Amino acid sequence: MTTIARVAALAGVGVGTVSRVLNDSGAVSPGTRRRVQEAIDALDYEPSAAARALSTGRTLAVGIVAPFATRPSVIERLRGAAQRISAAGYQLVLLDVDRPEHLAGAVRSVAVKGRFDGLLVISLPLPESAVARVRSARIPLVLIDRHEPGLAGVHIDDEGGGRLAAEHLLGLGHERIAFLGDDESNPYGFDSSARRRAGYEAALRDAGVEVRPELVVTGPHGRSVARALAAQLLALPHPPTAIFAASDDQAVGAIDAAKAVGVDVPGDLSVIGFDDIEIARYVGLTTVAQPLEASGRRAAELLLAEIEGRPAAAEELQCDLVVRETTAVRGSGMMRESVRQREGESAMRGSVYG
Amino acid sequence: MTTIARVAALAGVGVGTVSRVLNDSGAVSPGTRRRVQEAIDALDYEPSAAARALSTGRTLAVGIVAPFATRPSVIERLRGAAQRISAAGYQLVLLDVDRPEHLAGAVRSVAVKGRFDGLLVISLPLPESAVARVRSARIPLVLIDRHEPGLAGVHIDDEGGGRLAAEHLLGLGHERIAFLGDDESNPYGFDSSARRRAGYEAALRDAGVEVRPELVVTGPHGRSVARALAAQLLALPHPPTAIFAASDDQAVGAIDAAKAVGVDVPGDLSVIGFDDIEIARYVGLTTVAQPLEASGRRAAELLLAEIEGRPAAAEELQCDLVVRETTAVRGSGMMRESVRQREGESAMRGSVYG
DNA sequence: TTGAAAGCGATACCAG
DNA sequence: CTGGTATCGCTTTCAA
Repeated sequence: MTTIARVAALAGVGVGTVSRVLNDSGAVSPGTRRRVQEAIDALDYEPSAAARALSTGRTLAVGIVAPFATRPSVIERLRGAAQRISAAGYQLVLLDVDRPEHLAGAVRSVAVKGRFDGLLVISLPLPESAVARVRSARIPLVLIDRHEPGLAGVHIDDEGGGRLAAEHLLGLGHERIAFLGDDESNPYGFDSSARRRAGYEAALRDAGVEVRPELVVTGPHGRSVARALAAQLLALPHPPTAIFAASDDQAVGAIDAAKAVGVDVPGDLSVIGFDDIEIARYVGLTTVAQPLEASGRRAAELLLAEIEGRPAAAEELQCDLVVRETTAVRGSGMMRESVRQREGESAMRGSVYG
Repeated sequence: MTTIARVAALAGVGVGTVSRVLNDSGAVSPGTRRRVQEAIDALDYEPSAAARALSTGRTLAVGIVAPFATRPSVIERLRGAAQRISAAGYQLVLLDVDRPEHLAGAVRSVAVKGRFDGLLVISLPLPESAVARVRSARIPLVLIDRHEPGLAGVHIDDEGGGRLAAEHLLGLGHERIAFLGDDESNPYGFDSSARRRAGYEAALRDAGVEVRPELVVTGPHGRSVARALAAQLLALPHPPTAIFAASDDQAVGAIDAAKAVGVDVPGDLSVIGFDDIEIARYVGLTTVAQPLEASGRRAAELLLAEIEGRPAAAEELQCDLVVRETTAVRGSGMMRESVRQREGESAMRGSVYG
């Protein structure tokens, strides 16, 4: 192990001087600087990050906590954050979290010198105690996809987005509009699905369209569950002509289900998703797009600002309707007949799934 | 900041004792242990990772260097690695690297106490100097998707995989089989595309099928480039009846191109990819599957072993042909005419939702 | 079983 | 400008 002392010895100077050339602090005469630099190169010396962190109190690392396995959108956010964080010379430490409870531990580790200089939190709700702690201890922490009064972060108006989706469908003449989303029981405490649903219900009500309970189906997040849920909807005696899925993942599952029973999308069934993840662009899914990479980037900027002592606030990012090929005017399909014919079959499938 | 000294003071013991209960080392009388634990809880104490690292020489962190932005497969590998690494109580530090040159810096930081305990490297080639250093200094480092004699890692037989793909196509009766892959000029030094191509050429030759230069197209990696390349193939006076794309990303681009000109997949054109990324499963792409998440998991295990002093070796992981819906017997397409008529619909159902 | 003290490898202050 | 030294918070002997 080559240490600063060894470098100093080789260069024939004190450790302080080596430290000065390392950090470009203080003033060092050109000659000395050169000798030190040569010693550094000769020894292929690299300062110990741990020692540095202990001494300065800064780690040059930020943690990002997120439930990576849950949904693709998390990855896109991560990508944006990683880019900005690296560019600023910080390291990004991945903190994969299974349950919100684990989050508390992560928050504690920022509070402590020697772990991270700041924390990014994706989608997860902060326990109340952590919120208080962050606020009072002025811990650099930025929320992504979440709004907590008094804490810095970036989020979108999920309810407004849900409204956008429903209004698009209403505008196409649909009235039997189903909602397919998460149930309340997810272990992470995600609640964007519920807020999007609130927007959907509000839009329907505003348009004078009744919200039918049998057209609102929820379950654990995931494509296969969504497929089953959609199959159930399609097996209804009076199936919906449009489905608003609370995420693109679920929308894709709904499309799978439609395909399985020979229902044409968008001819006989319009499907709209939410998020605009990469696969949405690929399959031509109509969706409510929210900035994903950008949310990570912006959050990283806010965090960097906080670390440097400039307090940041909560920001709302814009989401937009992106119309692609899975929504259409109601009744534009040409396969009505064949669909009817297959109704028996589709009912069977529905019950198998359900 | 609450330190071990404060805890010790509150508990009325020496810091050594606190350290002992913290690490379950040495022997501490039950009563003392309880008092110390109470002090820890009361002060909400968390030991400083930096101080610990400096003192023990272990950071409990491993770095993972990868070109995250380049391709989706990297993310899947990362996921696998992250899981195992976290489970072992280590932290995963993301090192986004733009060019292989940057890699050298990362390697240096492992050599040094106080940065990482080990390093995972995805797909990138290690500079020769780094290889030597790793070997001689016995730095815990594991390669993913790369084979370097004498270094630990997991990789697949890309050439064998290419052969698998070509043989599948040959078996379906195709003879005009195109290859669509990366050109040699990528800044990362990736070369799996070239090896897959070698397998393709070998298979064709073994089958007595001529490798036609005009059917081999390459360009920078990416879906849109692939789309253009495929369009070029399809515009040939004598177009191919099958395309082997060196990655799923590129295969998807090829399918896009086919759809754009009304060529039915797999009726008129078979397309096979490589990797089996998530989107492949979704679009029903026939492909040569390689273990992605598993490669990350396995690599993490090897790294952990190396960190604990048990040297690991290079391992070859198996890849398999996964036949889905984008390859078919040559000439199985419906009559050109009807394909044209149903262009919009069949494109959606055939490739988008197929 | 426990306390005291010597590092670990940097930074930063204080003299000179 | 530069060298020496206290300091950061913890682990780990070494005695007691």
